[in-house]
Amino acid sequence: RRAAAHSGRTPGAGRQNLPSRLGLRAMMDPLFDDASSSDEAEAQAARSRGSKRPRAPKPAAAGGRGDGKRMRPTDAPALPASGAASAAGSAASAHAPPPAAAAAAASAATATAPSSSSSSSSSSSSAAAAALTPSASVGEAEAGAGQLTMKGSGPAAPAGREMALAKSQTAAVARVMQGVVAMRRQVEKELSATSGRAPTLEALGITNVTEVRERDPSAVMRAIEELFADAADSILRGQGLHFEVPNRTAANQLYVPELDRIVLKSKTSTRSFDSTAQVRKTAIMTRVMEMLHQVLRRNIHTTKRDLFYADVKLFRSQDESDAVLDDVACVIGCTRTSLHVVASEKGVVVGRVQFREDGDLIDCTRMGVGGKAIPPFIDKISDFRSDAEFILLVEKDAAFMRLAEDRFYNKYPCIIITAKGQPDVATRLFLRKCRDDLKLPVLGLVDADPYGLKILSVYMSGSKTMSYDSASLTTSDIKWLGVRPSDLDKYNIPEQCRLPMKPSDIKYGKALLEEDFVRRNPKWYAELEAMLSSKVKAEIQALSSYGFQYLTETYLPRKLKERDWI
DNA sequence: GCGTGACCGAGCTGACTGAT
DNA sequence: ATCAGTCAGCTCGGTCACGC
Repeated sequence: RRAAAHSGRTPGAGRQNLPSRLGLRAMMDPLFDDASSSDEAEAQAARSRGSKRPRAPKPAAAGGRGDGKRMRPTDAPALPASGAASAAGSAASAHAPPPAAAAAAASAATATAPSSSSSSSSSSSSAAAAALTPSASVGEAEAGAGQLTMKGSGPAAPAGREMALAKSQTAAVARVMQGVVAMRRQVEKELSATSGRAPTLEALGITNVTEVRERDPSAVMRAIEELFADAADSILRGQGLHFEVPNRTAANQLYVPELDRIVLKSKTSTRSFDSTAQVRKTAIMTRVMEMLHQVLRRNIHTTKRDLFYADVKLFRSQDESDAVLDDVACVIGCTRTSLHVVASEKGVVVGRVQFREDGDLIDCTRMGVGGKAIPPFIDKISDFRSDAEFILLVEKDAAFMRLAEDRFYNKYPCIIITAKGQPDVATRLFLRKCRDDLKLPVLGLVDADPYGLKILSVYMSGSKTMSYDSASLTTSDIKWLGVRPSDLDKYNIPEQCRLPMKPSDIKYGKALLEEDFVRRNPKWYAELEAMLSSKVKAEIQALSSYGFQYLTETYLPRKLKERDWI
């Protein structure tokens, strides 16, 4: 392991050496145990002491692999897939069959040397053959391989045959992943190229906008104190209590095509205590700021719900305190997280990623079928590590559970994220951080209805309500993998699974057609137009008409193999 | 008359609880 | 076991009263 570490490999080169990374490493260090954890902790401590990490070829630096987030044999704990590989014969986990690790390895090997894939595919396996036959679905090949793996894990299977079958399966998976790997490299290249040089509003000559940034608690407290001092001055001058609040209505939003996100313009309005229409809102704003000051002074965090319950009589409904909270963030010029107020956990992540949450190491391959709840304190998350090739963004929990239970990420190295519907702030921040740190492409799996597209737009371009923080909440260039209206015919979705669009759906879809983020992508526009003309929608679950595992065993592999994303 | 803000309703997702 | 209601996280649009 040390020899590999000192070989002077660039961080990116770790991928080319995946077989050894996921195979040999696994045999030597099958589980992510305390030993490897303490190894890592030691290395971390060394880094924090300022000493050069002994095993790393070079310290994490700008460019290349960013912070060295790619798992390498020398510094990354083995993923369960590889762990299962090492445990062949004993555990022989059905969830993480041995070939999974090699599959990932093969995907990299194939990408590195495409010619090698053709040679490896020559092995005579029904699974491989199925994968090679255009008429056979990838899922069939995978299913076949899966069965063979199960057989192979038994004592009767000859070792040679088992190896051949495993090899053929890895080749099949590698072929599926070929396009994704290419895209991942492209994304990595682009993100590295634009790192630190991304176009800014200033560079574009757009100055009349309201943008917020992370601020430390003392700065936020000072800002609140200044606001109160100004308010007191105003009262003493006889001008009454009032606040200048940025106008967050639709009329004050601006879509910036160069950045592909919505920003808040600089228009403000006066919220005055001597107006009958605004007196409550002004009182609520004052009270909320007082509470925020308390929270910040004690250096604790609170939830939106907690804040509401602190003065139910005044707020009446949580909507009122929630809205004011965003106003206060706007006025102060900080993110909502900087106010130390968070929403309850909503999003979930599972798959091939590890990170530290407030010092604790989280391994998302070991979170069962439910996944790891995305914590609201995104600022406490650090040290992303992954060997995934892409991030799969899923609209619904049902589809997420299917993917998690089938351990989709073991066969096709990926990170699966869902916000269970409309995304909350934490999930959006997590996705952005994950994408930026790991430099991975993001593929969206949403319903074939206008709301699915709208949810994608919130991830990509931001929402109007939170446009003041779109700089940190949006993730550009998400690809729409499915379910798309054109898929309904392509995959022969049965009639009973196609739902007629309601008048409200059609109205919503027509409004979406006018949205900038749809108009700038002709393929998305065409799909939405087709949906509106057919007046038919479908949910991800429609794919279950062919079986509950159709999604993971056929649909997604085929989509990936055919590079069918737009 | 126009713009703005408050309020309501509708949509997406899910979890949980109590009644049937 | 199922269903309805409530709650929680989001989104947006329409209507109406009010102020300029």
